[in-house]
Amino acid sequence: MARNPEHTRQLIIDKALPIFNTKGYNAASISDITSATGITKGAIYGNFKNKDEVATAAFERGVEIVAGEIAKRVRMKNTAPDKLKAIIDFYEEYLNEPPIPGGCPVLNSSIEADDSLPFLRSRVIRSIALLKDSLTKIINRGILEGQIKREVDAEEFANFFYSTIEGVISVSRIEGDSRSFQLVKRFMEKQINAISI
Amino acid sequence: MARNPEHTRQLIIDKALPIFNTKGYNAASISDITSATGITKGAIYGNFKNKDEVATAAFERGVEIVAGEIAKRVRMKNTAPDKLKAIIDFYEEYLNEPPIPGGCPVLNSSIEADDSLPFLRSRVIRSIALLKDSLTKIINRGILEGQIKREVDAEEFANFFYSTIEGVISVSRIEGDSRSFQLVKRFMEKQINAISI
DNA sequence: ACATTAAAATACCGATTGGTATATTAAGTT
DNA sequence: AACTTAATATACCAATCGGTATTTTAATGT
Repeated sequence: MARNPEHTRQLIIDKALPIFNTKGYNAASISDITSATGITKGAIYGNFKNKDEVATAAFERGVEIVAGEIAKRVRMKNTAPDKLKAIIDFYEEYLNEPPIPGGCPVLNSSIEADDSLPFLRSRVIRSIALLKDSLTKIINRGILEGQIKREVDAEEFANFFYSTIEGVISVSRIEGDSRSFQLVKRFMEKQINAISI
Repeated sequence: MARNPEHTRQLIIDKALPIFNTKGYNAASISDITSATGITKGAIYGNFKNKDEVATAAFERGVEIVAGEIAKRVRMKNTAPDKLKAIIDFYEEYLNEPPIPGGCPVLNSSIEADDSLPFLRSRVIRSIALLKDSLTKIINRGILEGQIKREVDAEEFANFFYSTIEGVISVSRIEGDSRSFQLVKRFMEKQINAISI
């Protein structure tokens, strides 16, 4: 062995993530990554088989960051309604001070990978399933603990919640303004209150 | 004059639209368009200044198609709740038999143009504003005509409606399945009923 | 200290990109 | 029918792309 391959690999992933997330897979070039890392093409292709694998690793890292931040916020709250509101707050913060430049990597990759980028598709699907599943669990546990009304369809609400968040993130980002987010946030909080006991 | 420049221009736009919409701006190449049209590069650059202008024209055409279809469905219904439900039905149809391959051009361009493609950004913003505005007008008119409850915030509901539709379209498309759409559709219809008189 | 070995740097490859300059073609105009 | 002109086709350009083969460098085992 020589140097520090683990560190090199992580550096590539960390620098590639915001590049892929802002420019998209096709517009992001290997030389963008060499510029950002100060590392040469040889090192990149020594650690990754090809561009697809770099993009894949970057995507997984992006999901890890987002899911990790959400899990942290959720853990800090005790009831299902508060947990859901905390997730909304997280995405609001995301707009102002994005932990990953370029918006939500799940949403971005979802748009880019639906027709092309087959190597990413299944990973995007799995990430969405994971996020929706954790929402469903929060709601179902809220029902069990008497914080959410019994008649609520957890999966339906989770799907509404997730779709609306992703939709409004995309709208607010292109508008470059948080006004739409504020309106939708208000609506979502009303919905959360409506299903709360 | 020679041949039929209007026809040529329209042919380029019509063939370029699904290409840009499925592959995205960067992955779509000029030679993709020459292949699809059977027309040469010379004709394309004779009718358009550069690739950006082709993409712009294609985007505007895409919005025209989507907005036109929505307007048609809306005109066929008489009450605000029915109009809103008809829009949901339109997007449901959109998933199964897309009038434009590759999903919603507004959503796709919104993701692609938020950080790069500055020449598209303002057009995307305008299109979203247009769509949300027509939703707001439907709701406000519904209030005036006694179909929608007076206390409803039209703009808030329009923003929820639009964000949720775009979000669930993106989710359902990547999942390649209409289950999520069905769930969210049910939720949205409940919401429409809840604000209806 | 030296050999070994793996990591990283360099140099290079064919293919493709957006774009342009030039040539050709087809349709009015007279 | 010859001329003009605009539209389209062809040929070409430098730049960049992802990827690879080769060389150099640095750390380890002995």
